[in-house]
Amino acid sequence: MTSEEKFKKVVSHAKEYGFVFQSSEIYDGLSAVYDYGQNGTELKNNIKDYWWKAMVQLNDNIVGIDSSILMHPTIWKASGHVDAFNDPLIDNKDSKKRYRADVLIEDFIAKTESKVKKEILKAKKKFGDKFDKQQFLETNNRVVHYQNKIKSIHNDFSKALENDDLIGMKKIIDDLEIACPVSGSKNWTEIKQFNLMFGTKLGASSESAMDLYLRPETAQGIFVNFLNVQKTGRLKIPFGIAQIGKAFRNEIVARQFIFRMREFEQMEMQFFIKPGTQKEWYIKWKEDRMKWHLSLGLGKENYRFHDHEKLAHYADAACDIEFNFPFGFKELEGIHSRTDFDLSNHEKFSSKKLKYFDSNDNESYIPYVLETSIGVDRMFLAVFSNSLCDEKLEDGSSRTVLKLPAILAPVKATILPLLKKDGLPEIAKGLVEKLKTEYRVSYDEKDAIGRRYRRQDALGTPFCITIDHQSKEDNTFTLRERDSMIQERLNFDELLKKIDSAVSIKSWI
RNA sequence: GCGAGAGUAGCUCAGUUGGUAGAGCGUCAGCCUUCCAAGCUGAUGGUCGCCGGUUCGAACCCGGUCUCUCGCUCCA
Repeated sequence: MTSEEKFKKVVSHAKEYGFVFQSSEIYDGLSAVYDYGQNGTELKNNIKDYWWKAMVQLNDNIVGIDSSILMHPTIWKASGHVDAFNDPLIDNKDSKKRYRADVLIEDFIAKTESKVKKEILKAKKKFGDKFDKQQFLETNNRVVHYQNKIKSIHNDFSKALENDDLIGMKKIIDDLEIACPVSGSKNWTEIKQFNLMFGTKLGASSESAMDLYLRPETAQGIFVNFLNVQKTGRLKIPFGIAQIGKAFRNEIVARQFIFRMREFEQMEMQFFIKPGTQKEWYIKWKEDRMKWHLSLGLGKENYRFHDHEKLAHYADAACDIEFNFPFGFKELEGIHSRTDFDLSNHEKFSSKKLKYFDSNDNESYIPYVLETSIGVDRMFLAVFSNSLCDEKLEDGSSRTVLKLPAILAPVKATILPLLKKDGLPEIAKGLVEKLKTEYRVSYDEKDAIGRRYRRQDALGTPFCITIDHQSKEDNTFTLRERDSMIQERLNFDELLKKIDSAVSIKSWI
């Protein structure tokens, strides 16, 4: 099966078995927005729970919060998103390539500057000791021309940037005759402004309404609550704040099913540390997070680290944990050493002190931050696509089985009366009543037993418990395991023990 | 956003030169069945993505639009 076919299979299986539907489907859908169905929601909740337990419950210095999606607009100025999430884009009509208009202009400036440098080097060689740089810069015709050009571009460019003047920016590109680096064509479209943040309004009256953004990341909700949590929780550095929540990005191209959605969910943890210790914590969290991934047993070979060379505006070190999705290795989780960028900017913009008093060293400082940030939907896709397989059986038949880690499976066990008579359904339903307070279980009496097993395989249910005539006599049941298809006859206590050890957190982390 | 391809039942797809829409699987009801789908009977299910045009007549031809896939681009 090619990877494209495999991916198609993932998407259609997700729909067919109630995991993921396209949003607003009966209205032709909404681009890059998806809904989770009855089974998808269970799986997603289990993923979140697994993360939450690993981060918050098992770490005594990490606490969780739930901040709101709407936040004060200045937060996004402080965080850098207002500047960095606004891109003026331009397309070349001939090569069909898209560029950031500001980058095109900056590249042109850089090129011109390097021309000046070249001239200086040339002149240095020529004149040797007698070379007077200042004089050269003022008198050499070519250099003066370049410098004037740079100056005037800078002028126009910064004016255009300041006023968000897209027409002015286009004029610069036209005047300079900037060509597409690929095709050499100067046949450009108009510049369009792309804002990756969703805008909305606070306030019912249109005149007094305040412009807001839906948060493009959950992290800022943690930063602005940093002191609240630290003080009320009497937390001492190092400590972490974790959060699971929705974030929104108006992606230019949002594709690949739930991999890149406009509305998505993040699981983030900001770990507050003493400045200077970021290196060791960075290494520690890289290891820790990879351990968490590996604990689910999706296969070590499906993960890899990707270190960032080009760092985001806030980071002094960053890497991704990439996963082998059906369409190749792609980012699943990011681990960033964010320095004190966010907190010190919030201090600046809010004029509130965000310092921590360290009584060990008797000094106060703005903590450094180590971030782990994983996309819930990406994790869902990783688990789901990795678990889905078509299996050839010994007798020549095949089955579709979703080999989800048992701890994440939507339904842990399904109870099946072998026949729909002789009192077997009654016993089965009694078992459902006994189990359902502990685990998510289901019941099915329709169709032949083999077919019911296959149905549960496709849903990822790790256990099937079958009630037969012997159950009536000695109160034992058959437990059939999803992956091995092995059956064993157990009494109720043994059954409980078996299921419990398969789905309890102790067995996994 | 640009380029290319696609959209017919829950899923996979067929549908001839334009003449009132089909199959398999699934689902549901029942029968039969003592442990790994594809036995039997019956039933449900589609204004052929949507809107408009051409035509006596459109799933089919034309235009527009929405959605999906791939490539470009972007990715805090």
